[in-house]
Amino acid sequence: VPELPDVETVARRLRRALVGQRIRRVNVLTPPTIRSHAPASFARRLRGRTVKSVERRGKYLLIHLSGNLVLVAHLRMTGDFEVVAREENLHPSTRVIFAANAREVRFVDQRRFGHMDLVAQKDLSTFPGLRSLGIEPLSAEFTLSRLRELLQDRRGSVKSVLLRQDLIAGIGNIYADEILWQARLHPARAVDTLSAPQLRRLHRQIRRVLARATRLLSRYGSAVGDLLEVRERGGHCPRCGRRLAVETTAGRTTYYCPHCQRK
DNA sequence: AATGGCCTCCGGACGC
DNA sequence: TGCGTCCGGAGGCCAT
Repeated sequence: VPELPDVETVARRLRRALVGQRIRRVNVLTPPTIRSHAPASFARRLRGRTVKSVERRGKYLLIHLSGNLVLVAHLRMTGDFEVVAREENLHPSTRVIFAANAREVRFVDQRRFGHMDLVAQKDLSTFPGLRSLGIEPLSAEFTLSRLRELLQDRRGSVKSVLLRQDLIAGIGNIYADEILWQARLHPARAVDTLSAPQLRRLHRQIRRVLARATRLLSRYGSAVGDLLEVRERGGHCPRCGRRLAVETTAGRTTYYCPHCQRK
């Protein structure tokens, strides 16, 4: 499930492959993937444009094009952009193809939750989804005091806060569990009751877990081991060896260690 | 106002 | 083998 580290990895892949390239042809195989346009007008508006830059904002990918146009994409559950040679066989879940020279960028998405829109540069700041995104957790602005301000007077569990894209952008269910395990915080812990050391641990682990996963994924691809301690170790706590608890918190399946993460 | 719960999209995994 | 159920990112809706 693509979260900040995965989306950042895709952004880097697209940046390498696309910046400076001209889009020669666009082929929409699954029309509902494009929400803003009919397939033909989407293809027509993209054709001939040059990719100026690629950035990530939360879990969104922003592909800036010549003519002050931006392709805004969200991978949701199973989306991915692959960069392949033109003659490479088509993956059965390919939804959109962007052809540039000898290579193609293909949007592949088994469950079809992913989507993309073509947005004018001037409308980016009001675009639904982007408009309300919170702070980038790996930016220099995300300091301990900023986190403290963010959580000030806020009710709800620490997990529900981590999942809120309008507070901190880019954390999903899997990394939320990992951050809380690393920070030794119970997922259902009320966020306004965190002590100063707990808040410091939370801040530190948000940055550490996301940065480390981004580095490993970008360097070694999705086959990396040792990326997540809680979700990939057979249901036992890597710290104390006890059986992990599986509960629903903030409407999401949550793994945690009842011994190391006490309320 | 802010929070939480539930529904929707889709298809793979899993249980009976 | 086949069928029902669950899950999830985010927006929308409704209840509290």
